[in-house]
Amino acid sequence: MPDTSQRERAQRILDAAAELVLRWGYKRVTIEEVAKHAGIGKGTVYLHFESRAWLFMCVLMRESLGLVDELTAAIERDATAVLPAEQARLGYLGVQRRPLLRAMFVRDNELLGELAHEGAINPVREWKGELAFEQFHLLREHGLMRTDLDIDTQKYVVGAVQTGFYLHQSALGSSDADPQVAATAMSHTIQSAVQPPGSPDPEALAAVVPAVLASYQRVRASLAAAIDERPSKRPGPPDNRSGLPQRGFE
Amino acid sequence: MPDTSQRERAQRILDAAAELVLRWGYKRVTIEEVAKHAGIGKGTVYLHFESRAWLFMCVLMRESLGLVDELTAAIERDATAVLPAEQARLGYLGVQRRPLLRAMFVRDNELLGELAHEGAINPVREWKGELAFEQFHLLREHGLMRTDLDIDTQKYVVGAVQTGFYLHQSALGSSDADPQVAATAMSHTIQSAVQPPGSPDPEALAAVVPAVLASYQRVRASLAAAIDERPSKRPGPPDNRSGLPQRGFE
DNA sequence: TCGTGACCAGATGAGAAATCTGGTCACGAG
DNA sequence: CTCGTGACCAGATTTCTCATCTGGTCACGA
Repeated sequence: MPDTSQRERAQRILDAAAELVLRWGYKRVTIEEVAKHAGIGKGTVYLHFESRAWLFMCVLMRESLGLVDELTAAIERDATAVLPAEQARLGYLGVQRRPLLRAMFVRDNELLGELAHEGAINPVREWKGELAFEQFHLLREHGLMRTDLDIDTQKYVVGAVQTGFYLHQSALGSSDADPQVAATAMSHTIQSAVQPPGSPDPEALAAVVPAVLASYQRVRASLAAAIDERPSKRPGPPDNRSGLPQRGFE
Repeated sequence: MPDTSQRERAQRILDAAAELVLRWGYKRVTIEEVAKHAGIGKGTVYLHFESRAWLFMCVLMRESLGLVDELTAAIERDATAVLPAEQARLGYLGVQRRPLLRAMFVRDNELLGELAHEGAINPVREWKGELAFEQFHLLREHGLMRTDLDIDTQKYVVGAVQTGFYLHQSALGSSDADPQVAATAMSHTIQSAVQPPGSPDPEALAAVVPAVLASYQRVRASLAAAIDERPSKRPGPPDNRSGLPQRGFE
């Protein structure tokens, strides 16, 4: 378990990596440069992160973590935020506000290079998948999502719709680029596709909130743990503890 | 105005180009090879198509033309096919059945290379946009589409949802890859997002069908005209007749 | 114990030379 | 005269070579 000063150092490394990747793009950022910006030696980076690719994965995961916090805060503030349409809306806005996450969702090759592709973000995908399954199950049981479609199809629909709004670039009206409008349109689409008509029952909302928050906390914890887990030092092939993504890939 | 034997020759060229592009991918197919497969000389290809890029655009446009015919046939068979949800469903299935169109919608770099990118398919986009505008306007006037969203937002929603279902790859259940299921899910999504609840009024349907068919015929005609238009022979800089896409690009 | 930077192999990039190919056009057939 | 052709050319692309760079390691020193 890393002590505080080590965590701080890890954060500084992540800060440096995040800043540099935004400025120069994944391909051009060298570990040495990251180390220099963090004010440490190159080898030290590898005391915290198993590989270059994994380091930048962690940058992305840390950003995601901020988004998770935003979503949970919204739910705590207003229980209706647990509904898929609203989750999607908030998620969309949160992503648009975070250039690195935006690049990830848009598969921006310029900025993220190979990181944007297959394998890289699969872990996040998986987590999101499990999360959706749990939460949808819960929402359906409490009448907060429809049951005219089976749950897998609902996951597929919600996933595809989000993919669409993230990737679809086209003028909305003439001068679009207003995330609010796009987010609202997406929210409307998801709402009408999988949520029941009428206002949600406040009691049902209150009933699901704790479980939803708990599932988010679990993901949050997994992300945080993955980020500040230090590489298994010397001994041979590092064991793949937990369901965490392999450090390198390809 | 090309005579019959010339049209046949143009078709043979397009056949050859389509076959080769499917087998080798856009990047590797040379004009000379296309000519050889069509049993003609290289220069003759340029008697029909202004450039390499334009030739392959025409291949794509011819495929689209088949799809348009499929959609109009469906409408003639059953008027409910004019509804956006059903149009999208049929369109999706038609695209999946046509590898080249599929590659275009999926932006398959392997198969279509630079053709898959910007500019290339913009013409088709534009046409689709205008089409959508006309048809949505009509459908709204007859109560076959909702009016709780403005028409531009509806265009955006329908476009984004389609983009999403075309691009979202992810296991639906475990072994998906069943286009029917995906198409149905997409249709459901569009239906609930922009169509009114309940069964459509048969009279309203009958009323819009002719205009919709007419708009499709207009697009069909534009496509067909663009495909067998011959390049303006010698004289200087070729004028950009009609709103057709520039032959080359970038 | 923990941090470091010199070190290595393999990846990557720059540059020159050779090859390929889109597009043209003078010519010859009909 | 019209129409089809393939030799031809310039520029794009590929290949090959060599030099540099960089991810990752590890022996050493604090």
